[in-house]
Amino acid sequence: MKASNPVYEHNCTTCNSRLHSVFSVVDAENIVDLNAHKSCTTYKKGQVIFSQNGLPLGLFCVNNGKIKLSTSGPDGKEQILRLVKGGDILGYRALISNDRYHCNAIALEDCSICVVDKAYFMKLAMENQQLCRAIFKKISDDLKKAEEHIVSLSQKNVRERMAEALLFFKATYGYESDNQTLAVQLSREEIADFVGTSTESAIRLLSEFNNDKIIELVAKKIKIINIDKLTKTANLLY
Amino acid sequence: MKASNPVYEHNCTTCNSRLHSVFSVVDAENIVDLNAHKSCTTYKKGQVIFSQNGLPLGLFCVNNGKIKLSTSGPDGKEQILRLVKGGDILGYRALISNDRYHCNAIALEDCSICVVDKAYFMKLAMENQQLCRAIFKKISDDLKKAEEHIVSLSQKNVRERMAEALLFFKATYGYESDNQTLAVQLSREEIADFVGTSTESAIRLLSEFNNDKIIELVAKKIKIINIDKLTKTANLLY
DNA sequence: GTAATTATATGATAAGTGTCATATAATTGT
DNA sequence: ACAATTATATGACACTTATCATATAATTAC
Repeated sequence: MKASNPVYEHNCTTCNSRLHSVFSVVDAENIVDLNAHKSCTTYKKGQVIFSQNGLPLGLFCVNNGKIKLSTSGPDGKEQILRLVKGGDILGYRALISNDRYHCNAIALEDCSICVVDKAYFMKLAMENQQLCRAIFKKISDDLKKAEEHIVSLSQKNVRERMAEALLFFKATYGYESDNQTLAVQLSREEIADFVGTSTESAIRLLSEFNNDKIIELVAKKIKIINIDKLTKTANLLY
Repeated sequence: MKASNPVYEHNCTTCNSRLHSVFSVVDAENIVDLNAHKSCTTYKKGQVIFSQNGLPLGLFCVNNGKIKLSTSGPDGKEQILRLVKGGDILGYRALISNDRYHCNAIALEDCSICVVDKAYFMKLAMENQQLCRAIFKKISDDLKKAEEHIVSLSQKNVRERMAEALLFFKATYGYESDNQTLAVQLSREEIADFVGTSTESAIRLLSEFNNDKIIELVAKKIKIINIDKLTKTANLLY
């Protein structure tokens, strides 16, 4: 039952996520302005934030919560393309290139997200060199990651890709307070949709890693207990 | 035997490739300036234009010629990530994000390429909103293509990907004057490095397409003789 | 022009992984 | 609280595709 989302107004001036975002480079005066051009919404786990082919009306700024960007392949299978967290901007690619969304953004957990007015953001980005560079850096990093994903899909087997994926989850979302448990909950199907394999193979490999004492499966969570072995298994380039 | 490359100075003002590039939006006055901040070089087929981990010293603008951007995977196998042609800019990702190159750029045929001074280009890009947007559009398109490549690698079999690759080569480089022959010469190995398969499988599939009268292999060239069947074989989403 | 190398071609085989089947555990809805 | 649904788990099997082997054609080098 989807009720309309509650709205909590955050203030950009005091927003901690902002300090870790592309807007960290913008000066105080403009931040007051930014605040006047945004509104804030929350999304429940599983809710769609935007979807494929939609037109961007603003820039999403993730206050907190985790989000997956995914797309549906030719036979209906999902592919997770990016993973997003607090401090990230969302839906910026379509916005800055005047395109439609080419993926779906779905909340992996309850999220609080602000939307900045499109025209205001574009003006700010074009006038503020630092912000402009920060956005270039952001999209550039996403392109680099995508191209690394291509190499991985093209040249590694499923076992290596699974290990790499776990390391990627760790790099993106980090650990919980125990310094072992991945701070993101993805279903086996979602993990498979990231790795590019079947759900069954994903389940099987996680079981194997569990047996091999590389990870530990506790309830729905994944603990990395031997990161060296995991790194070796990933067959990384560097 | 690599002799140093001959230098032909082209003039940006009259440059036809420029009109099809991100610099098409820049006004005449600035183009004169642009011309003063660039130099021109030619590269022979197979020559390395830049390589992985190198620092970008300028922006490459391809006058004419075709170039592959590729990277070496964990076991030394190449992966072709992008294909570049006249009118394209090259090495821009590392430049605008202040990063090192993460792929190698290698000439697929003899090329004529200009290099624009880094500082001048960055200044121009930051001051000229139209140019800035054109670059955003360019990197955004590259990201979109990369993410489509991810879906393809993740969810399609080799036969579908091969068909898709041939359509991609056609979309990128078009046909020769006969309106059938792909206007790019890639070795079977290079095609495999794009598709993400073994050279043998690439050869086999092209032979099959040839037998199925989808394509025709003439000397080193590939003719598309049944594009409908090729499109169906590619199992495209749209 | 001939030898050496590289590219293309094709067959046989084996490994990897997807699919289908079935079972159990966990979650959700009423 | 219980039934229904969904998620996780695991086995058996088949199919795709990589690898190895070998052959021929095309380039390149001398």
